[in-house]
Amino acid sequence: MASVCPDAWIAILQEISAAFCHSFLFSSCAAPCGEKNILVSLPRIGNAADMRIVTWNINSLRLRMPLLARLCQDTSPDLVCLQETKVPDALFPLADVRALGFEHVVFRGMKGYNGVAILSRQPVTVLEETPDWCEKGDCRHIAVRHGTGVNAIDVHDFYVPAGGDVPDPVENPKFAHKLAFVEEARAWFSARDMRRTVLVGDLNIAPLEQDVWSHKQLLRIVSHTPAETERLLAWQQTGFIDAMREFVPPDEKLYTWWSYRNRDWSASNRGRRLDHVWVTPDLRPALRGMEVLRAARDWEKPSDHVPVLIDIDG
DNA sequence: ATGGTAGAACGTCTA
Repeated sequence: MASVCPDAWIAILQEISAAFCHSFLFSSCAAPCGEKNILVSLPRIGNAADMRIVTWNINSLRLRMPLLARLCQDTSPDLVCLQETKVPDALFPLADVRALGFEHVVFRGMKGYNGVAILSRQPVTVLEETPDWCEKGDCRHIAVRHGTGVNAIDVHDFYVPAGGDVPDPVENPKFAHKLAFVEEARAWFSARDMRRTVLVGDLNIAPLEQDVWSHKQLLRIVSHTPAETERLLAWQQTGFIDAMREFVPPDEKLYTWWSYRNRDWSASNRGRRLDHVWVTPDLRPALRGMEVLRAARDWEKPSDHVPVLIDIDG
């Protein structure tokens, strides 16, 4: 068993035992750090956004089908990118998904773990040239082209490996896999000439200091180590901008995930921004709005991730 | 050295 430094364990314990230290919590992070709740119905943000994309690590599509229905009713997305569907292709609930208004559905799943899917109202074509990342046969990436001609938008949906608990690639093969995956993705995207491209998903890395509840205490926690954040930013810099941070400045807290192992996720608010929306710079002027659907963390039987929504003008 | 919760699937892995 590998050893983890005491600071790291303290951070983990604080993340999960909020009930015992309320006074500290409220002094360190009294309000929900500026994050807004989305309550019921969400109008299109700004003017005439032509494309609304929602990305969500749903943590079992079949279990949370009712929550997906609610999400789609509340936000009317054009495109939904899911991760951790945890359903083999043969068991994919295609009819249920189509009943939500998504006639065009692509998915890549396997038994038990992983799995990605893209749901669309309009026709999409699968971008078939995507690699078998780390040659593992995992179902962690699917990409489509939405629309045609000059208005087409390519959308990549990623589920990056979580990486286990020990932030050492020698002792922990899962961490080594995570680093290799991100490096491979960086290399692949750096060789592409990208236009009108959106990349979303659970990237399982919180790259900025304000993407975690305590930068200092999470520096040695998997998801926020320099080895990960440096590689993630190198991947991003192959041709993307961080679209969520176009709307929320980098010095403000922004989270999309709160551990299940926490008595009161909202009061302690020990979150991390593990889910991301990146766009190529040609789409920057088309960005109309972004929301982290924080209220979804309190839905019945919630995922530990909440959906992130982005509005892009034609 | 450790524990907490959740999901797929029914023992144990993964997050």
